[in-house]
Amino acid sequence: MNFSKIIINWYSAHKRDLPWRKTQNPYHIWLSEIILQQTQVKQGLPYYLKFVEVFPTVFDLADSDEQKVLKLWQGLGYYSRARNLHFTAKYIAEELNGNFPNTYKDIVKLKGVGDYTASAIASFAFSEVTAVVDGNVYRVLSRYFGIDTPINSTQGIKGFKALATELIDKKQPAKFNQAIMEFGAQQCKPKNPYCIICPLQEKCVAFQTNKIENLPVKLKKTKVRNRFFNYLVFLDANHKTLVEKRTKKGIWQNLYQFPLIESEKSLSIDEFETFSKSSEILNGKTFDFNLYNEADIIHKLSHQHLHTKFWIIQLEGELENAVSYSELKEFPVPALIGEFISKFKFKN
DNA sequence: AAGTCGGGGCA
DNA sequence: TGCCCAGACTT
Repeated sequence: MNFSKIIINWYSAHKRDLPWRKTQNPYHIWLSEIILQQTQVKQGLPYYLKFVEVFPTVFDLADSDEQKVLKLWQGLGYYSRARNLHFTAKYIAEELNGNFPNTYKDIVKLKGVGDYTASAIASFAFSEVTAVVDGNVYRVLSRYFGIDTPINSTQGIKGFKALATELIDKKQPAKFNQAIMEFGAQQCKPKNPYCIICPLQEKCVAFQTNKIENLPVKLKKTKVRNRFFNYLVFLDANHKTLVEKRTKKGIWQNLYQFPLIESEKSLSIDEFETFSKSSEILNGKTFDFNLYNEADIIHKLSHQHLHTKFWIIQLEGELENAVSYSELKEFPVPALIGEFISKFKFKN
C-alpha cells in the first residue's frame, strides 16, 4: 500500500466527528477554515458553532457590523481574521450575489484567504484536486520523507506544496486532504508521536533514522518585545468609565480598551503620578490613583510581553462620553481587558 | 526574506 | 519556558 492509501485508511478508522466535515456548504467551510488558522480544533470549535448559529448565511454576516463580528471573535486572537472575514462576506454578498467562488484560482483572491485556505475550501466544498499544506502536513511529510528543508523557507514552502500535490489522491482529494491533516494532528503529533503503532513506520525515514524529534526544521524564533501598559480605569459618580478604540495598525486593531499610557518601564505610583501628568489623556490634570494589581499582570503574546498595571481613578463628578458596565460588555476587547472586567467589581 | 499578528495547550 | 496550533499579510 502506498502513502496515500495508508493515510486514507487510517483516517477512516480514526477521524474525529467535526461539524465542518459534515457539510459541503462553502460558506460554512470558509468560516471553519478562517477560524482554524493557527488555532487548535479544540479552541476554535465553540467559535465555529457560535458563528454558524448567529450568521447562518453569508448575507447574515455581511449585514452585521464589524464591531459585532469582533465581539463574537473576542478571545480567539489574530483579529485581522475577523476583520477580513467581515470584509469578504460583504464582498461575496454584494458583489457576487452571495455566490461563493468555486475554484482555487478565484478563492485565493479573497482577502484573508491564502494558499492553504483556498485549497481547503476548493477541495472540501468543490472536490477540486488541490493539496493543502498546513503545519500538520509539513510535519508528516518532512518526517516520512526525511526532508530537512526549513518549512518556512521559500524553498520549503514550494517544495512541500509540490510534494503534497504529487501525493494527493486525485479521485478523492477532499478525503486525502482531511486525512493527512488529521493524521498529523492525532498520530504524527509534534511531541511524543505514536510511532510505535504508526502504519507508516516501515517507510518513515525519520523513524528509521531516529530523527523524529529533529523534524520538521523551522527557521528563526520570534524575539519577544517587552512593553509596559498603564490602563486608566475611571469611575465617575454614575459608576461609568471611559473606553477608547485602538485604531492604529499594531495589536488589537479596532478593539476597545481603557485609556492607555505606555511607559518604558514598570512604574511605581510616585513615578506614575509624575509621568502621567505629561500624558495627553490627562491634559496636565492630576488624579488620585489606586493601583488595582500589586504585581504587573504579564499578558503574553507570541512576540510581545505586556507588563500591565490597572490604575483605578474614582471621581466625584460625571464624565462625558462615559459608558456604563452594561454598555461596556458590548464592546469587543482584548482578552487582557476582558479578564480585568470580569474580575473587577463595577458597581451598577 | 523577515517581521507582525493572539491566545491557549503541552511537555 | 519554549514551541506549536487546519496561516496570511505587510514591510
